[in-house]
Amino acid sequence: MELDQTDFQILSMLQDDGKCSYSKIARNIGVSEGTVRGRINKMLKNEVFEFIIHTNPYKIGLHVQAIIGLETRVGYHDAIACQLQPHRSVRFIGAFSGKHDLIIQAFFRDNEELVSFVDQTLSGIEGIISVDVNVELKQYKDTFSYVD
Amino acid sequence: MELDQTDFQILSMLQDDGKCSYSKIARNIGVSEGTVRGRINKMLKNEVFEFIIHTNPYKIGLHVQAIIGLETRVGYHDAIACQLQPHRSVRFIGAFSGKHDLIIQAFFRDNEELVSFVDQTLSGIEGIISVDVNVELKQYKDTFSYVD
DNA sequence: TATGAAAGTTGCTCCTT
DNA sequence: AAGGAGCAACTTTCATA
Repeated sequence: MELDQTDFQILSMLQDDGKCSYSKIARNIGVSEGTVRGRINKMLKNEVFEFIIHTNPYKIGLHVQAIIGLETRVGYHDAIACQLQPHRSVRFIGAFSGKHDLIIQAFFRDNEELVSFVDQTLSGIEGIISVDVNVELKQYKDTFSYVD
Repeated sequence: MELDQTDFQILSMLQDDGKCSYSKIARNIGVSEGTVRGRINKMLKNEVFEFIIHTNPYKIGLHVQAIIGLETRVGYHDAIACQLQPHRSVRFIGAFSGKHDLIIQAFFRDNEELVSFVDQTLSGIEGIISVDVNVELKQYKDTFSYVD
């Protein structure tokens, strides 16, 4: 799908305020409300973006955040990723080129839950050679606005 | 701020559909529309969550995604993080305990932009001892729904 | 692009605890 | 007080032409 200037202007306003109304966007960028609605629906259909909420993990009791790098046996990527996928704690899973074959990001209630994840869940999965656990101490930036 | 069952039910519905109306939520969980509105506004004020959009980076031309681990000289965390913060490409910056002192996640238009980021931007920052670049090959999971 | 009906939002008051 | 329900004015949405 080709996005033009108008589409990017719409995305830009929505990423500042996901609740911004069609009419407010329309007024700001000088097109009709129907145009904004049409563009948004087209982009939603093409999965250019989606309306979501971002919950602050700390405020709902998830105090421990970790990024875990995994070294895996050749050909075990997919199987491991699929086993990790359903876990509530796991927010992100990606296959990478570099030192780690798989990198995951996960949230836990406390350190105990993290330890149990590493010692029980991860150690029970076949094909994992090494586990590199990094626990977040401080967050400097966490943005979802990457449209210019 | 203390969240009760009603708050979690509201969050749960919103994380499935960020555009869900107050009245639809109200009907579904059996309280009045005003109650839903009040709870949402209170949570927004307390920064429990925010309404945003999640743009698919690929669809807007950001084809290269990387997670970069940095080893830094003692005491240089903050200064480095602050220098990286304003960069458009950088989505996430965190200080960690573990093999890497800082971990960042960034999006680029192409490999050239990534290389230029590492060779120009990162190498120009004082206090960075080593750079561990991991380029994403495949994404298995990327969710924002971590309310039960 | 424009119109109008249907739906949603908002601020208010009133009630219950 | 605090939180939930109910009401009326206003705004937004969305199908139709």
